[in-house]
Amino acid sequence: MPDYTPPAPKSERILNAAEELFALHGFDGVTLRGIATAAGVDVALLNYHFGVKKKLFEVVFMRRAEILNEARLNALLEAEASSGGRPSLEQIVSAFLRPIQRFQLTGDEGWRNYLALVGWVNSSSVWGEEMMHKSFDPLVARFIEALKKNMPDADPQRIYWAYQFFSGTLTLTLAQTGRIGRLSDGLCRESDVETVYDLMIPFVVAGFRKLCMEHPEGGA
Amino acid sequence: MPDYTPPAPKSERILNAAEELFALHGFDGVTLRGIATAAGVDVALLNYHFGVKKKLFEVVFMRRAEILNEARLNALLEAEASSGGRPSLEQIVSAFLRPIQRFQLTGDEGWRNYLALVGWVNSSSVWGEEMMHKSFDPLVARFIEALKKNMPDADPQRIYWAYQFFSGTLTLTLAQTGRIGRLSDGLCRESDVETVYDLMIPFVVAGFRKLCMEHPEGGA
DNA sequence: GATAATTTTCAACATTTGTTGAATTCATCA
DNA sequence: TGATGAATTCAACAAATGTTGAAAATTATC
Repeated sequence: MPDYTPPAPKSERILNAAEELFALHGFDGVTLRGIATAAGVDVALLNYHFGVKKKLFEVVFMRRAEILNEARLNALLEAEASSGGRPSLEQIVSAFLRPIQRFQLTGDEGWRNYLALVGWVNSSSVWGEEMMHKSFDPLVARFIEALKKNMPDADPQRIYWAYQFFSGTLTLTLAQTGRIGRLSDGLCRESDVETVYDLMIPFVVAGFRKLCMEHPEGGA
Repeated sequence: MPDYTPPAPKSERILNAAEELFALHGFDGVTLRGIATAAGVDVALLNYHFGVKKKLFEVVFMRRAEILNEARLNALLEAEASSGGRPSLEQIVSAFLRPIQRFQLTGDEGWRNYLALVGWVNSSSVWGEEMMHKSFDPLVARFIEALKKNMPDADPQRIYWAYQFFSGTLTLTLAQTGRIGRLSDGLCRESDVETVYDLMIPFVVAGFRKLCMEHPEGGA
C-alpha cells in the first residue's frame, strides 16, 4: 500500500509553478495561463488568490526571501560569536554564501528555481531595483557593516564596489545559464554546487583583500 | 546657420530604438509597436526590414558584437606583442575590459544601451545561451587560451570557474541596475565608468591568482 | 443536515500582440 | 518624363493576453 501524500493546496501549487516559470523566462515571458496549466488549475484562480500578475510575482519573490535572509543573518551572527566579534573575511563571505549552498543542496527543486529567479531579478534593470532593495538590502547593509568593521582602514567606496563585484559572481552563478559548461566543453558543470562555492569564496576574498587592504601609497 | 545632419535611415533608427528598449525591458517586455513608436516608424516596417521579432533581436545583438570582439582581440594581440608573447595577468584581463570601457566613454548612447543588453542576455537562462555562444565564445576561448598559457600549472577547471566569476562581475556592472548607488547611498555611482574598471581589474586578477596560482598541497 | 463562507470553475470581455497583404510613396535611371 | 523597383504606410487579421463577474462546487459552522 503506497503511502498517500496529500496534494499541496492549490494556492501553493500556483506559487511553485510561477516560481519555476518566472525563473526560466522572466516576468514578461510568462503568461498567467502558462502558470495555471503548469499548476493544473484554472486561470481565474490566480487572480482570486494573488490579485494581478505583478502582485503574484512579488509574492513568489518574497516567499523565500525572509527564510534566506534569516539563515544568512544567523550564519553571520554565529561567525561573530565564534570569533569574539572579529570574524575573518572568509567567515563573512562564507556566511553570505553557504546558506545559499545549503538550500541548493537540499534537493528542493523550489529553492533552485527561486535562487535562479533572484539571479534574474538582480540583473534586470527596471524591474529588480525596488524588489531587491526591499527584500535584500537591509541584510546586505548588515554584511557591509561587518566588512567595514573587518577592514576599518579601507575606503568605504572600495568596499561597496568590491561587494558589487562579489554580487556579480554570485548572481551569474545563481542564474544557471549553462554557459560555463558549454564553454569548458563539459569540464565544469554549473550544477556542481558542491564545489562552486569552495572556489567562489577564495576568489572573492582575494579580491576584497586586494581592493580594500592594500594601500599602494605611490608607485607605477 | 546651424549645420544640418541628415536623419539616420529608418532601418537604423529601428535598430537603435530596439537596442534601447530591449536593454531596458528584455525581449518579452518590448512590443514591436513600442519600438516602432520610439523610432517614429510604422510597425510594418520592422517586419519588412528584419523579419520576425526574434530575428530583429538577433540583428540588434550581433550588430556591435563583431566590433567589440575585434577591439578586444586587437587589445590582446597588442598585449602579447608588447610582452614578447608573455602578457601578464593584468594585461590579459585589461585587454578584455578596457575596450568595453572605451566604448562606454565615447558618449555614444547606443553603445551603453548595447552593453546593458549584453549584460541582460548573459544572465538570462533560456535565451542567452545560443546567442552568447555564437557571438562571444570564440573570442572568450581565445582569452582562456591566453590565461592557460599564463598559468600553465593551473588546473584548467579552475581557470574556467575563475572566468565565470570574472564574467559575473562584468555582467552585473554592464546591466546598470543602479543598485550599488542606492546601497551605498550615492557614494558609488554606477555610471562612473572611469573608475569601475580600475577597481574591477585588480579585484579579478587577485581572484585568478588565488584560485589558479596557489597550490595548497596540504593543510586545513 | 441546513446555512453560510470559502474556494474553484466557466465563460467571456476588451486590449494588445505579432504578423501580413495590398496600396501608396519614394528613389533610380533610361 | 516615365517606368521600374525599393521603401514605407495603411488597414486589418487571428491569436493571445490580463482581468472579471457570475455560477458551481467545496468546505466549514452551527
